[in-house]
Amino acid sequence: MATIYQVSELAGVSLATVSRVINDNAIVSEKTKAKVLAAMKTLDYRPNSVAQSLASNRSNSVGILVSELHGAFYGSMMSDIELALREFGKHAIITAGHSDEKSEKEGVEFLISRSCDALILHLEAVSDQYLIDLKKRNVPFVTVNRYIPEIAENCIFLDNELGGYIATHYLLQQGHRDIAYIAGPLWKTDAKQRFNGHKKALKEFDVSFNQRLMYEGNFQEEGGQKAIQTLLETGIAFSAVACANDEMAAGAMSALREKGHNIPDDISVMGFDNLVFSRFTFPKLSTVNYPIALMGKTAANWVLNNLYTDRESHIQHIFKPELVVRDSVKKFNQ
Amino acid sequence: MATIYQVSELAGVSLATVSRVINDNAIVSEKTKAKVLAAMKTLDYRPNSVAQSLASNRSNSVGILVSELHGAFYGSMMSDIELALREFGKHAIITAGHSDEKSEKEGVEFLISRSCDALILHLEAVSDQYLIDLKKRNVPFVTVNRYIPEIAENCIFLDNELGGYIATHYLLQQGHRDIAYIAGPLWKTDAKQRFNGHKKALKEFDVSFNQRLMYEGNFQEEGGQKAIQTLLETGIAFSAVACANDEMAAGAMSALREKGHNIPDDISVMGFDNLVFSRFTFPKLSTVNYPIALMGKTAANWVLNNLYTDRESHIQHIFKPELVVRDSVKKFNQ
DNA sequence: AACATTTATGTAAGCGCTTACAATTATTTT
DNA sequence: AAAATAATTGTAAGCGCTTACATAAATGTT
Repeated sequence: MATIYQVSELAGVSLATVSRVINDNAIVSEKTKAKVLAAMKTLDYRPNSVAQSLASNRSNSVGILVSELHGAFYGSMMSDIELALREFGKHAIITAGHSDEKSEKEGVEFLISRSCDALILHLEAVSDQYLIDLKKRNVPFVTVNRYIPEIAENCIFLDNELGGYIATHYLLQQGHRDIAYIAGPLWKTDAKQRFNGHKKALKEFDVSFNQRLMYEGNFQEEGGQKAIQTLLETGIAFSAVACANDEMAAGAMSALREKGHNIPDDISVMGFDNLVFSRFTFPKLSTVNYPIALMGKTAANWVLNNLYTDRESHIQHIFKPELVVRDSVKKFNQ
Repeated sequence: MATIYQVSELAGVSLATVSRVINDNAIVSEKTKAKVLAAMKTLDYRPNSVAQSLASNRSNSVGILVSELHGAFYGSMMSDIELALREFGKHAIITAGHSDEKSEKEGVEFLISRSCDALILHLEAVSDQYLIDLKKRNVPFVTVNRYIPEIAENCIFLDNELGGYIATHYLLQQGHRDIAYIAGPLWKTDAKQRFNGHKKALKEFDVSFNQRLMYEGNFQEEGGQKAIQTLLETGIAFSAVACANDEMAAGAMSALREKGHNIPDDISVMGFDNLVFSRFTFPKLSTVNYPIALMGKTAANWVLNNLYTDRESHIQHIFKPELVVRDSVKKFNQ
């Protein structure tokens, strides 16, 4: 690889001048600029961005940490963030936290040590305090899907409890009273909040919550499957099942059909997240919309505005879930 | 952030010694090692990996380029690569190429300029020549899902034509003769090859290929939907439809049901890729397995072995697709 | 024409680290 | 115990770039 030095030599100018034309941040006469550009071209010169980062203490890249690299939810989030960054000529450095405290911390440290200009973090296992401390370390960052009052400015999140409430409320409204619930891992804040929303809705309709109609899943298809198996074994009848996310809803639908239940005629199913595939399940999944793509974009814009431009931006921090009615829930005639 | 200099000062040793304990690559007495470690701890020192990369010309990170950051296929691939790398303490830097020549080149250049030690590339729009030239540039890389004879050593790929053949062959075997085909964008090599496999199978069974029963989709759910719409409009009857990937199969199934067709009794559907969700569609999708996770892992191991360890490794370059029989194809009684 | 401005370019000191090579100290050998 | 050898540690030169500061060239002013 050619270096800036070779370019300067070929062009017959100094290092500094070459640097100036690379960054286009100082006046260089048209004539020398042309010479430099030509030299860069003949040498097929590409600035070494590691050296640029070290010297300038900026990397023009932002670090992204998600729990998993697979999964429609994270995919959506990453994709929209990357798109927004790319539009500004910035790059994404992505890593996975695997919902594990050690991994998550490692990931964050890795991104910091890479001189990312800012971080967009989807953290689950790490403590609030860690993030509060992170702020003190002067690393610009924004968290997605997490609200920490002490650093509210850095949080972009969904009202998960409201979402859980909306889902079950809809079921209740349709006349369902015996409602099973497939939760996410309850140590995860969002899973917990969605579950709380569920219970809140039940309470509002004076339906008592039955612990045995609740299963703690893993947010994956296969968890939904297992949940149904367990739930059916209890022998307790239910006319609807609310799932803490769409993946588990897909697994649940599959398992229900396997057991000979018709959806939604025998049993209704409600999802959460409104992932792309939920429009293509059978029956089409009624769910709660999580505007993750929009939130990812918002996160990216926050970063872009705070870091690379001067204009102060007021961004939306809290997002509202919305009911998405499709075909997986039946109007129940009592 | 503390620097290595401050650590050396606090520990009362030289920079070099601190560097040695960081990298653990030279003999340092237990005593001084302890002093240094203590100093690092009290200063909460983290090596600046940008500086490390610049000085050592290695970054302990490998660059990954996929077409999109969303999508189950890429998710699977990224996820397994990341896992394999992490086990070795290496990191992934991921970027998207968006199936666009300019973007893909930019992405590759970005990764190179980041001093990635090696690249794992899923490239679609770029020419073979570009990759051949890339090899000359001495950047260790491996391409996934692409075979270029001139650089066969660097290719890890699936026999896509065989896959296309297997899918349609299975349909034919089940007695289907009127088979529609939903292709991927035919400028993409894999889409083209799968399509060729389809035609090959037809030929083998002396079934003439009907251009009007073919639709060129976009590899997405929505493309499958549109395909069915178009295909049905032709008025030409078909008892089965082979799709070039699972996403389009999901869209196709959804659209077929919408039009009142029963799957598989009226019309059978065949997918390709065997993505996770294909086990949870209704009916469960019969498809062709693409061992993308395994291939991702293989790619990661190739990189790891070639770069960071000494042992020569013989890795598998070509992978075979396999038939996955589930419930979306009917045995057709002629 | 002498001086003040403005514009364009060069000089050189880092950024935080790695790594030959040199220097020092400890351990063996005879 | 001196010499030889091995084990530690230090010195200093980069890695490829940015950027304050200094200098030189071009233009304008009176």
